[in-house]
Amino acid sequence: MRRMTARPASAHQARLLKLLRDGGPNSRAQLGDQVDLSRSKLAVELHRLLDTGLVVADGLAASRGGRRSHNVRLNPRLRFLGVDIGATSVDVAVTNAELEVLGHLNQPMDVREGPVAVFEQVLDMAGKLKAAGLVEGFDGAGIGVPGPVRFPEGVPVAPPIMPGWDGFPVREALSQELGCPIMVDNDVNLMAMGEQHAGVARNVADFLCVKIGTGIGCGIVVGGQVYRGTTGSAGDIGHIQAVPGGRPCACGNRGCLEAHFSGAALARDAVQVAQQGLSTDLAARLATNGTLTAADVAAAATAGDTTALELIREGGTRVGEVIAGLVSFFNPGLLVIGGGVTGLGHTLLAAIRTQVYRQSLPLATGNLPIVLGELGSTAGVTGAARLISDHLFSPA
Amino acid sequence: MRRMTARPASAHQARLLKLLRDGGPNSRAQLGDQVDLSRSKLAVELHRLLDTGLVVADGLAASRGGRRSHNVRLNPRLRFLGVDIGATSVDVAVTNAELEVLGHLNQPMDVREGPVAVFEQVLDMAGKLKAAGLVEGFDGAGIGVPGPVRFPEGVPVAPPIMPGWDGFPVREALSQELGCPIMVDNDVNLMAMGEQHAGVARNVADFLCVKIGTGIGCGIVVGGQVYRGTTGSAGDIGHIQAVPGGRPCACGNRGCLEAHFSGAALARDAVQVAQQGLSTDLAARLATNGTLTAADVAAAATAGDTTALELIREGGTRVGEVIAGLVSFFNPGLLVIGGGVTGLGHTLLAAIRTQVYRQSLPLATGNLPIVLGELGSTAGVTGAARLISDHLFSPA
DNA sequence: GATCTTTGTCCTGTGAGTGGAGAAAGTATG
DNA sequence: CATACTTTCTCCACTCACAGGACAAAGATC
Repeated sequence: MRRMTARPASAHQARLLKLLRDGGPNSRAQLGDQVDLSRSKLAVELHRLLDTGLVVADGLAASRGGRRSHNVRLNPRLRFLGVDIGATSVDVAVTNAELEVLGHLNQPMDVREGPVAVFEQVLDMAGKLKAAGLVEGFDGAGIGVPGPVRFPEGVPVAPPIMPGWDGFPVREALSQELGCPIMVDNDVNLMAMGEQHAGVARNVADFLCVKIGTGIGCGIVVGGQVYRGTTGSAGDIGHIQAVPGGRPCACGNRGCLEAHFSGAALARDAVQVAQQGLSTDLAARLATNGTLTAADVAAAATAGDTTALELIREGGTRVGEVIAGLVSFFNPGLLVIGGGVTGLGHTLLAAIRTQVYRQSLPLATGNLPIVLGELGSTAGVTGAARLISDHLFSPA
Repeated sequence: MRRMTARPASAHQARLLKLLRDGGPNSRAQLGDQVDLSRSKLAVELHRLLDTGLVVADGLAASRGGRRSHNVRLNPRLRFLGVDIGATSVDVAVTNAELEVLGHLNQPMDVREGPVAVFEQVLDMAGKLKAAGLVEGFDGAGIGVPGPVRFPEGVPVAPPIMPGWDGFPVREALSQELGCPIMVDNDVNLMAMGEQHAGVARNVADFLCVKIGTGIGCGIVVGGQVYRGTTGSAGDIGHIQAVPGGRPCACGNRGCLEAHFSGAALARDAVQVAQQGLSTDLAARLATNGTLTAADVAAAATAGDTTALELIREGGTRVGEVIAGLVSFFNPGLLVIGGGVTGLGHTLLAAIRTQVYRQSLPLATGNLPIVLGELGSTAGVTGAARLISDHLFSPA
């Protein structure tokens, strides 16, 4: 199948495409209400969009007391590929133009194997989705990587946890390979975009999205747009000092947030308390598996193990202290907690909430919801699809 | 004199006004180079601006090898009032439309006396500037207050250090009183705008401007625009925890940055070391004046007093620790240090630099200049004038 | 069947904006 | 000093985006 390569020719067309993406099928009249154009102009622009094939007719809507309207929608054959590369696993998903996930695969993997090995696996997973008949070809792809990215060139820069990726031209290489346009961003930013599009952060202008996985990062959204900073490292909060003179960190400093709480740190702590005999539950799990992960701690906590609960509470307090500072500084309208450790759930959330509400200014916290992400592992891939659709649905 | 009340009628006109404000007198040809309009359209818009009186002809420019061009400039009779209300003093200045300070007054004052008393003094100072013949009337005024402001309504909200101001309709009251349009903002934001317009932050898209005076605040500029947060309290970093379990703070918590370093905290520390006999220099100053201020510490440090230097270094380290976290989070392109304590100068700056470069990520600090503000006490009033000019030079 | 509503199309008028011709006002050159 | 070349600025004709009204189509209500 030949893929659509059309791009909107005007800001009006871009606006309409985004309305159809975010609002689904729509009648001309409904679009007219949202877009402040005369019906004639709207008709012209829609005709042009229909000509490009990006938009198709979608039958008649129910009558609202008069003539029935002709619905339009984004071409249902459009397909985006969303790829979320984490430190220890990859998520690959296919979405339609409305960014609904049609198929989703997840596989363990180690980023440190380097870009070539990882992308081989990504292409393999994309192939499986094709074989499942969900898609014949991709009209665009969004890629998230766990480290800073020079945007919009799509090149990782000095990523601490993925040394072999520094300077690798992800965008260029992969758009060759996949034969479609590509955009690359930090995985945390994509999670924020995912929650913004389809999750808890819909219609919030300014918010923070803290992702706690193997590491810790924070997506920053200002005025509905992801803020990436001067060199693309904005939101890199894992190495903020959480405990003065605290634990040594891989970065060379002491007391970094990531050294005190993250998926990796939590697993280390769990092994330690298990070996010290402080938790029979964790000790049993350690004996069975030979190792422990954050998920084990979550399971132990759910089973009521007080030591596991205490580990989570302790870590949440550390994270909460740092976030409290960021809340005072940034004054967000919403704070989203997500990432691999959301399994730790409400124990973690409660610890963070306590700390933020205690330490931040009342004016900043007075009306600040602090919530868990709603999309789980689909946040990243949805955000990736949104990234590329934002790009493709902008004037060329 | 009747004041100009005209506003630009189109985005093009607004653009031209801002170019003339930031670039001074300009020929049509030069404007054309910056504005991407045909010469004919440019001529039309300029004619309209000349008709409003906002712009006037300004003689002929030197020849560049052909016909000499007719310069235009903003009406030299336009006057803005810039007011910067601090915790312990007020700055009032008059500027022309190009935001050059034509006259500047500073007087000690205590904000806690409340808005009525303070504005009486402000109006009195404005009257003196009028009497000096610098101005007949004001075309607009910008007001900075030392606390969070609900923007753009211009109403202080829950300001910790100025209790009597909560909810006082500054914008409404003062625009009545002065008979011209008014905009109100946080003093820290205005300092950032001042340094952006005429100081070290020219042409920097994303930067932070830390103001250390009686309290501590931080102006945040994203994409050239001041970011104010969801409730207007963004940048309020004075109560971020700097020392876990540290000194008690007026806000009820312990270890707040402001409790450990600010003009007020530094003065307290200075009195203490003087009484303990740790510094003969400070002890002498205390005996003479009966009290000590941050300025005394600065003087003692300049005179080589090691205890004073140590106080500054110690405080700068505390501030630097907090700022290091913000730099990791925000990844600015520039960090400006300003406010009353800039008298502490390079000792303070060195301490902050050391801490930030040590603790923040190399990617965020690699190309990050950390500098003192360039404008001193004119930053606030210049920013205030810029605030109102941004407002007046936007389409009505 | 008559009337009212809603939707969509066609058409014309208006105003924004471009680009070229040419006048005005300079400089450089033989 | 005349000529050629440059730069600036204005005027004018033409194009294009867009609004808004007239009108047709299609349905609801009574």
